[in-house]
Amino acid sequence: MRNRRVTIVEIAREAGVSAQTVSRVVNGNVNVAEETRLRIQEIIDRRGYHPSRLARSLLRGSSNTIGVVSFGLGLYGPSQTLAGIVHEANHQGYTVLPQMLTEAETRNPQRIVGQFIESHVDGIIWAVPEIGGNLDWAEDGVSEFDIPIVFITMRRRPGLTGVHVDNCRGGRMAVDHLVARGRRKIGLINGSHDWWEAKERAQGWRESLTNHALPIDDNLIVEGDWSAASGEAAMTALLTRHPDVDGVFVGNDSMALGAIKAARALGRRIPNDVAVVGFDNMPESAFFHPTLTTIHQDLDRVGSQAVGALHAILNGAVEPNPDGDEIVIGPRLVVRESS
Amino acid sequence: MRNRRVTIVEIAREAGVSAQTVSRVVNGNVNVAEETRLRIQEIIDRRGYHPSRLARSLLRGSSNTIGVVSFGLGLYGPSQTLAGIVHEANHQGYTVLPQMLTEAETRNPQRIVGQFIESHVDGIIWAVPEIGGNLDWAEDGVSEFDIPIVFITMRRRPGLTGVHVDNCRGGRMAVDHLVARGRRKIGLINGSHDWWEAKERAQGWRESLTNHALPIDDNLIVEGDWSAASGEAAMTALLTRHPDVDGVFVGNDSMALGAIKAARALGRRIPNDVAVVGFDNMPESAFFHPTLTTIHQDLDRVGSQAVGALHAILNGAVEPNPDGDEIVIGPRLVVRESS
DNA sequence: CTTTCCAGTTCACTGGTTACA
DNA sequence: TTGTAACCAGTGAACTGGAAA
Repeated sequence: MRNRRVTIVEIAREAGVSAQTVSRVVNGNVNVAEETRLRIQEIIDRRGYHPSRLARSLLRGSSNTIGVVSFGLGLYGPSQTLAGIVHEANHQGYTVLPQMLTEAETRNPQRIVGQFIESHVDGIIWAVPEIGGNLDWAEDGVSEFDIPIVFITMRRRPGLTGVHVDNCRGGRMAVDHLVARGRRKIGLINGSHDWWEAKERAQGWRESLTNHALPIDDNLIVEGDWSAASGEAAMTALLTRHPDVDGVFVGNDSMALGAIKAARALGRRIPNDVAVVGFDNMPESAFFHPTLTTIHQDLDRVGSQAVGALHAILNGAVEPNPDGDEIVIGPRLVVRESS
Repeated sequence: MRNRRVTIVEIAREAGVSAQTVSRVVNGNVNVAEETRLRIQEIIDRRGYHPSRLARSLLRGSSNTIGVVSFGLGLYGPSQTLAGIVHEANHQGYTVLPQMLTEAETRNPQRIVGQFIESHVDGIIWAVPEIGGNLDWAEDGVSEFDIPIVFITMRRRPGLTGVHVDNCRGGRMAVDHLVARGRRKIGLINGSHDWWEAKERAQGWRESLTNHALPIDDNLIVEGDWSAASGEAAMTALLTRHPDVDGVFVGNDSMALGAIKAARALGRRIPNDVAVVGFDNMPESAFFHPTLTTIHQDLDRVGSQAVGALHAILNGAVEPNPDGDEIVIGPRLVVRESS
């Protein structure tokens, strides 16, 4: 059924020149007579010749390919980050090779990196958020892989390059805002506590309360799993245990949606009785009822910065920082009706 | 900085055998003495040898790689579909090579297919929804590419393989349900009319009204662009022009969210005054206020079926149907408060 | 007369696998 | 059971013969 692919030798034969000359035409090398170039180019176009990346990469030792490891593409954050990576990588002339993890725990990164090495990727973007100990292997074991890796959403580690949003600052901004709105008893509905992002947002909650000389009560923290359903359950639990809570910072917009539903079910008006601030600024959040105040994180930019950082490393443009290179994207408060 | 990769020859040299013997061990060929196999395997593990996919693919003529063209990854649908594809492809042992289009119009598919051919992909999944004439090139020009392509969300075309949700039936189900709820003047807030999916859903709206002997008034159709903002604007326009509308089928959940907001702003109670049915069943829709009745589409399955179809073609397991092969995924009505 | 440039060729090599010995 | 040689689709380096500087 399928024809064999057109090769450089066939083109060369038809043009009556050597393969090397065709190669020069393809690569825009100058040492080809104009007349010859035109003749060969015509044949290339007519025959639909496409040089083989495989052969070229094999010889050159670099493939212009980036491996990307993802997890949780059902969630808004990870899928947007992947989109940002693919977009920027294509833009920079890289081909992306995505791998999906079905569980966060990474028993043997060796296997995954090994697959990428088989595919001759030039570098890797590890877009699996730090959860529990799932990045402990990176602690000291990355140099063994002998291939540059950029991590997305990992706490700073010596010698490693990471890109992430400043979750702690985002948390502070959210709670600062609630305090500015006159709230004094501010709860936290957080994503799974295993997630580093969740911990950082909780830290922001703490710091803001401290800065405003408000008491910190860990009983005001309820844990969800980032889903709207868990947000609903968490808000129910929180308001049942602490009926006088007047403000809540929720770890993402989906949970905030569920939380608002629960608050309403318990007869609370938002924002009058309870003010709510989310995190993500997903496009829908501007249309929730009430519209959701939230912390915007630019995930497209996280993705493109990760590609940029990898690109810089691959081109040898940067001296790796022994402390670990860190690109931090600033969050932004978007005020709407829910506060 | 980076070492050269470990090659089969190095392993062979260290083991004192020929490269061929190492190759046999790697590929599980039987004709190797057990003792030799163990010795070589030990060296492979210790040195961290990974056979080169490039070299192997070059020789074998197939790469176990699938090219995927995507568009609109910012939307819920396309990003979930891509996730489904990557997941299933990895599962089946394929590597995915994603390409993102920044505009729906495909001026020269030749360029995109050409890039994939350079990368030696075995097949292509064209996951760009049919919009305007952006798939007209497929009409007769696919065989020229001499590579199997599976299309996601394209109307049936002779000789081509496609996977899509039955949008027309979904539309019928939505409107049937509204009628069953006693609604008689049912509007349609649709996605961009250019989109084939939108046309099909509109067709479902028409068929259902016809089946129930209700009048069809094209003035009850308002077009949006799938965003919540456009849904809000559309509902405002619809209720202003036709204050007696008592049910609305909305082309996706995001627009439905905006539409509900607009209806509320105009003093309508939902579902009492206006019942609303969406399309997608995104996870958040179960937590909208009110919770949203919607048509569920299993996009994971669309992705995995596309991979499966391509896999079947690549293995020569299927005779292509001259009428075009069509895999249709059935939608499902999910009833909630908004109706 | 030597040197440089030009247009193009030849050869070896990338990392494996298949066929055959 | 193992080795040898050819091959996949390209590219870098060295080289050729003649013209121009």
